[in-house]
Amino acid sequence: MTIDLDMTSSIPIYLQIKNHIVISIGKGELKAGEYLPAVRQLACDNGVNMMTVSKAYSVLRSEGYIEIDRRHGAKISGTKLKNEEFKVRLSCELLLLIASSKANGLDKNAFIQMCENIFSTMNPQKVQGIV
Amino acid sequence: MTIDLDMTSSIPIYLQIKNHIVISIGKGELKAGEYLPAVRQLACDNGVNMMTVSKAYSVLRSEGYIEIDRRHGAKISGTKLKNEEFKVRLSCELLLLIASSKANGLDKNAFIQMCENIFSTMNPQKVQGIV
DNA sequence: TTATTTGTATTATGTATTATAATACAAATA
DNA sequence: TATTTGTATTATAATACATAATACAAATAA
Repeated sequence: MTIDLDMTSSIPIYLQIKNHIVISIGKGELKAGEYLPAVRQLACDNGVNMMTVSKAYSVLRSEGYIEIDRRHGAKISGTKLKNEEFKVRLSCELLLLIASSKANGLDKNAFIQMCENIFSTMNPQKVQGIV
Repeated sequence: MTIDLDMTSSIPIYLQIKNHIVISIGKGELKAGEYLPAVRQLACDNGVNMMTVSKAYSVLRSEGYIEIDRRHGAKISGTKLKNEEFKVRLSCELLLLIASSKANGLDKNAFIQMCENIFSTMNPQKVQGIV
């Protein structure tokens, strides 16, 4: 698995790795029960230190996206929590995004349209034709 | 102006200040043409260093939220750019939020509902009764 | 013309975060 | 027993953040 890491970004590398994995889960490219590459492998593939990858896995585990399977490695979680803590954090982040959108002249319809466009790229029914 | 700064947050203080101001603009609490407090004043009011506040103002200016008026200080921008750069960044942030929402079991309708709820708290028609 | 107010620059210090490096540990399978 | 996996530990280095102090420069007010 290679991740398009931006070494000049203000986002730390371990968070870029975490975000990439979360986006892959959201898109369905990584499914419940699937294993992630070993931290040594992902580190080697992407030219970063294994401790950096390990830190990404640690955050993913603490937030419930992955489970650590001793000997086999990190596995995508099946259980979806809908936990209240996540919704609180989501709410805060959405508040800031929506406020900055309004300040930048985007109205509600434009914002909602952007969201719907993104959801549609994550539609699990990607096969052409019959669902 | 006092800002509820969280000194233990992983979000740097200067970004918390910036975010607070962006949210106030989005909510209509700060309007185009209005002046922000002087950096010395805001620093003093909030128990932080003026260079920290200055850094927040610098980011706000570079992103187009405020203009620096020599002698009078920082003023909320009137011109809304709808700039393409902002939409690109918004898109990236929404992608991550939507992906993590899906991974956490929130469906599109729940997500859109959260957005609409937040927009409704920013409805400029806040006066009771007739709009 | 001087005083004042404003944001910004500069230099410096200290702390925290991030990333790396190397080595080793412990669990669990092959 | 060997191997694979994530994690722990110690250490180093670079960067980011926040503060502190002083001063500058622009632009108004007096």
